[in-house]
Amino acid sequence: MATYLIRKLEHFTRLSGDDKQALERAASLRMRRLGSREDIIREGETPKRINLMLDGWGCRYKTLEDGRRQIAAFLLPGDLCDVPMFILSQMDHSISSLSPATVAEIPKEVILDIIDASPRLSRALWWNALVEEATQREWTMNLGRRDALERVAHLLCEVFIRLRCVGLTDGDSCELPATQAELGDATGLSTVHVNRTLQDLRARGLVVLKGKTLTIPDLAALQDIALFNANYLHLDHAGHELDANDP
Amino acid sequence: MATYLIRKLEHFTRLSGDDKQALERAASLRMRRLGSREDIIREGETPKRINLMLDGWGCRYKTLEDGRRQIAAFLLPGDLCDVPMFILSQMDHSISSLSPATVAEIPKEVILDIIDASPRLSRALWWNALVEEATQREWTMNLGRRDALERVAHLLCEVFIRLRCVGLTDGDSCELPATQAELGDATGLSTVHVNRTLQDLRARGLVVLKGKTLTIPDLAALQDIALFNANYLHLDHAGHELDANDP
DNA sequence: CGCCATTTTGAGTAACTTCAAACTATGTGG
DNA sequence: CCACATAGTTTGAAGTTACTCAAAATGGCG
Repeated sequence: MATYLIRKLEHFTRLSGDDKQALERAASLRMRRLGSREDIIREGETPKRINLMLDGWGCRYKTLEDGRRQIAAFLLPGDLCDVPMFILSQMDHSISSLSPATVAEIPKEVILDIIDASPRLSRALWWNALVEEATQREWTMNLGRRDALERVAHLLCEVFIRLRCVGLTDGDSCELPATQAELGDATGLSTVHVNRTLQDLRARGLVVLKGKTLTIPDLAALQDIALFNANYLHLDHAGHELDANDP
Repeated sequence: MATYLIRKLEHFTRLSGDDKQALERAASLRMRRLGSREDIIREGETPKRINLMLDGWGCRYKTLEDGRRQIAAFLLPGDLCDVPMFILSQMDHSISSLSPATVAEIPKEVILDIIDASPRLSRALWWNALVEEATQREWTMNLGRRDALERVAHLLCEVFIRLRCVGLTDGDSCELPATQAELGDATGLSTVHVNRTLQDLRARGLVVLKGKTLTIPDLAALQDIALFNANYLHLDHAGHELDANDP
């Protein structure tokens, strides 16, 4: 159940059997199946539990009064949706699914227990939160200083690499359930321009899109034109001094 | 010394005398004076201490190989520069001053002690980190879906309100040491366009700029055209159940 | 097969950028 | 206290990028 989360956290530090079991247990208490494009929680609401994406894609988004929408993050399997929120009283953004999805609802106390019981897991979860923050900064860079081609390419690189980290790629392919309109909401571009940009990427042989499958024949080349530097994902096993030693 | 940080944290919860003293002590161990536009720490480096802005402005920024620069956050008095970094091994962005500034360098262990000693401070610091994250999301919205006029207006609203929270406004005025080029790097606009946008805001009577002083005669009106909603700053005293009761 | 969502195309337009030069503060040394 | 240097702001004109609107094509699915 919590496989993807565990795989992700293990990019920071090796977890013990106990650590993993604690996560598995937390993730299996209560599950919710969602259809495509269903809100998980809305701006202004008070979150009661922490949602973990088990399966499928989601996103954080905000809208302006006149309907303009910005997606601030993609939530992939293994991602926690609202860690922060047990300190803040109100959501300042909404979260919804982008595909059929399964979410584990983890009660606050369970998370707090885990944090108390294992310093290693506590730091791993903290690492996770910091990487999310760094990702948000990178999106700021993406929107502020990259042009359309670089921007879309960058997003595709990020998604592919994050999925690869949790074992959800198949060679040079992965799923991409988001529509072009949604890619536009994430990159600050219009649907039409996303379409033209993707055509450009395809014409250059950097990207293949077939149905909901994305193929990146030459990731290095795509990273090049995106000016993509993976350092912000902090996949360097920085918590190795905490590594569990058991088998 | 730590006055601004204390004022800011008190928007989350009331602190006890001990809490405040602990912060004061931490902030007075070691101070560094910086000139204008000096780097505090650079991408790729490993931070050893946590920097607290005591005085003056700073910013987080990233640059692309070809020199394009994006400012991801403004650091105002009372802001902590690199909390996260005692888990991550490398900085994924740089931090520099935008004006002459004073920074307190707080050793890691001092922060960890504070966190251990006071659950209230611990949660207050967490709140602070979450607000920064929310602010980063709002900047994503700003860059992705607001036009130049809204974007600049939004930035000015945010800066003014954050400064007001720490007591650094004087009526409807505050300092604004950033140049138009820097405002451009923060809003993803060219210097020239920032200039024209500011002229527009001035012509509408929404903004007065004199030297390094910003005056906002009618904040509500500026918020209106910026589509500014302060909810993301979470100034609602959400940690009131933790309030200290001493005088 | 037919419906609805999504992608694609074209044409015209608006927003913002670039470049280059002029102007205006601010601060420094004589 | 003035003269000069420099950083920052402002202006104009031309060029680009991305947007809007509207319609046509495609694709997935019951």
